[in-house]
Amino acid sequence: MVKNGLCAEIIVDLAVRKTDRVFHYAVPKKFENVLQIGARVLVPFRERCLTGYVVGFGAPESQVNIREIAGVLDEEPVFSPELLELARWMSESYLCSTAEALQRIISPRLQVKSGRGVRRIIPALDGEKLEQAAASLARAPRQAAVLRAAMASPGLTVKELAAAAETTGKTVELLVHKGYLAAVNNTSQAPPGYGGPQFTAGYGELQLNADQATALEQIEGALKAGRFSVFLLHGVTGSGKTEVYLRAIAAVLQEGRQAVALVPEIALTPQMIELFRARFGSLVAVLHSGLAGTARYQAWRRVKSGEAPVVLGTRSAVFAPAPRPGLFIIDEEHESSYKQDDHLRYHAREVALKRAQQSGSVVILGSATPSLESYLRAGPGGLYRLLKLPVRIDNHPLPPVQVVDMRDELKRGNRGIFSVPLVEAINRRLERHEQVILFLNRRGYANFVVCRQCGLVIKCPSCDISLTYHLDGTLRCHYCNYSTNRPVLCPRCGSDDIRHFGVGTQKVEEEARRLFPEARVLRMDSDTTSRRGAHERLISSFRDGRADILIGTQMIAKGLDLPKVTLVGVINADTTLHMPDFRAAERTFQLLTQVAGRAGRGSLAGEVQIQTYTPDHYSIIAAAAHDYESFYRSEAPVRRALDYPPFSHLARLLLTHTDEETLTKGALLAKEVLEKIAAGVNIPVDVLGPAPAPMSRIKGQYRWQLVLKGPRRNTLKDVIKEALNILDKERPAFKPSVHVDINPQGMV
DNA sequence: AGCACGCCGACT
DNA sequence: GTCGGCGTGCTC
Repeated sequence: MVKNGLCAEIIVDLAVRKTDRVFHYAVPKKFENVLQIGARVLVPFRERCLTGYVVGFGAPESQVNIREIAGVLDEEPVFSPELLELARWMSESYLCSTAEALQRIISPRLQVKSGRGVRRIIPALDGEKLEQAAASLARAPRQAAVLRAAMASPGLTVKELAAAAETTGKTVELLVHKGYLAAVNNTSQAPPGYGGPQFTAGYGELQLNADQATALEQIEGALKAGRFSVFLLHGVTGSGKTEVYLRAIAAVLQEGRQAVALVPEIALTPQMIELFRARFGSLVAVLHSGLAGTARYQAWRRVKSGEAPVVLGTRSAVFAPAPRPGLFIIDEEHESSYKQDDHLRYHAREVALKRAQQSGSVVILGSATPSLESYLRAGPGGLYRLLKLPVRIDNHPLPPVQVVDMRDELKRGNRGIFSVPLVEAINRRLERHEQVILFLNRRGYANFVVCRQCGLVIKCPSCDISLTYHLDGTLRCHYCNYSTNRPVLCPRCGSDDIRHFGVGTQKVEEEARRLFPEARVLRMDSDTTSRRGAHERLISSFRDGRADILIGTQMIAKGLDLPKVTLVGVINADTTLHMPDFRAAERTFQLLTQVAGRAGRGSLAGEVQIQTYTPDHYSIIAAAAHDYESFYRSEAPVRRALDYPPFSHLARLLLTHTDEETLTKGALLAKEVLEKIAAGVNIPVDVLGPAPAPMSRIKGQYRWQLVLKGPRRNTLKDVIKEALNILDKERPAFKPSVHVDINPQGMV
């Protein structure tokens, strides 16, 4: 493997950008025939021993003190050149270290400790270092004994070594963790696959309608051509997008390539998995973060070996090690759960597009309510091709939607949660023994104030973001930190009925029990579903007709197929609409459309009621009319006027520190540096803030944020990169830690 | 990220 | 006199 004494080029496994470069290590004779690009190794680094990733072989440019690789962790590569390139792209795009990106990419492999193969323990340090290590363990006789045993007879398993040193496996693992010992995985024979039916072309296929057939024809054409191309499959709820996916997968298998299909967490139900397995049998591998170590590793191996060319999974499955991918499917592409919102903030849709570009694959983005980003790109002059499925299968009608003006209710003296029309509609369902879903959106922690007479919510004059109410009595914009006192009278209608608002599910449940004493009411929220399996139990009990009314949040909005539900009531559409986020209107439209799709899925006709204080808002009007186009036509100009995505890019810098003053000082310093650099580039970059983050203190850490806005993503990234470098090197006064989120999905 | 090297206060 | 505070600098 290694040619004439070249060094191995190693990236060390640290989550810092300072050390994100290649380090050179000599390859000891004993590893020469084993070491491959894409394997993980153990390397001495300063005074410690770290995991490293082999990314190539070569010689260092200048004279440096070369040390030796201490151990080899993998005898076969765990990442391909393609995935290494992806990691490098991620480190650039999301401002993280290459090692962090690689961790994400191969994480299924790291989860597993033992695998099927034999895990053998060897000393990780060379002679002299080992002596020193042994000496340093003078006060830890058990560890010293293990070390001596490992030196005397390298290559024992954990159990054998523990026995030899008269201790437990725990001590051995501790030394492995410390880096004194290394674990080497020998032979790992492929685990047995799923024993389901084999794939037979055409098995279980459903009849396509004309729109589906047209869409599929185009996709198949692209798959044959084998070039990078992207389709936006815009189909109303229940229009049969899944059947198009399944046919496209069958087509890519014909080409001898693999398919990776991503669904949002909530949609990866046993039914969905069964659907794939019924069609593709043992060719399917299911990958998701909930999978336990060994099962996850087995699925990963089956994908890597090509044994399972169909991958079905959630966000992280986008890194599936398919040897020659040809198709990536992102179902419900607008879903914000595709964006990882902690640590490495990648977006699975973007990663999928990148991988498809690398490998010449076809991408299908499917949604009933496409993100503005994707829809814009599918428009004139865009990169994506738009495919439409405008009707439900079997021509099932979409349910009629009634918008209830809560201001009128108030004028009639009804100050309660339920409007008169909603109460009447519920009573009709109860009489007919049909089921009702009451949907309540209680997401977001920021408080806003609303005038109950005219529905006015006060917004930031420059950002058009709902102002959030702070305990000191001010209203604040958390993009640019504009602040104003909370008005006593409504600036539009002069009413004094301005209050902050928000109802919880418990309150709705109470009220429902009071108004409908005969009805059996179920409540589903994070309180009632925290126990494992509770979610499924609640749903199945509702589906079996053991309750009349189901009250819930987000989780009942998506994917559920409940044929006996003929009424869906949205308690308050405004909570989403007034989220302090530029995507609030888009979220509202998506959510209402999803919720409306829950009614009338069976043979019974359905109905939807939406309660709101702002019935004239285009999001609500468009959702009520099931009209995506009109929503897009209203929302796009608003975004364009204020330079929000998809017509620009945003970046969010979250600064945290335990001391409030140090934090605010740091935030101002960061702004100063950012602005100075921004002034020196040709492409405009706006620096907004600093402002307290929507959750301004978590676990004793104060949180402030800066928002950057500009037309070019790369420019934003470069400005941030440069600013962080300067803050790091030249401004020792800068103390807060910084999290960068490029194109964040929410600001909360 | 760690971990050592390096220059100034309260302790056996 | 020394143990130890954590500021900055480097890691093949």
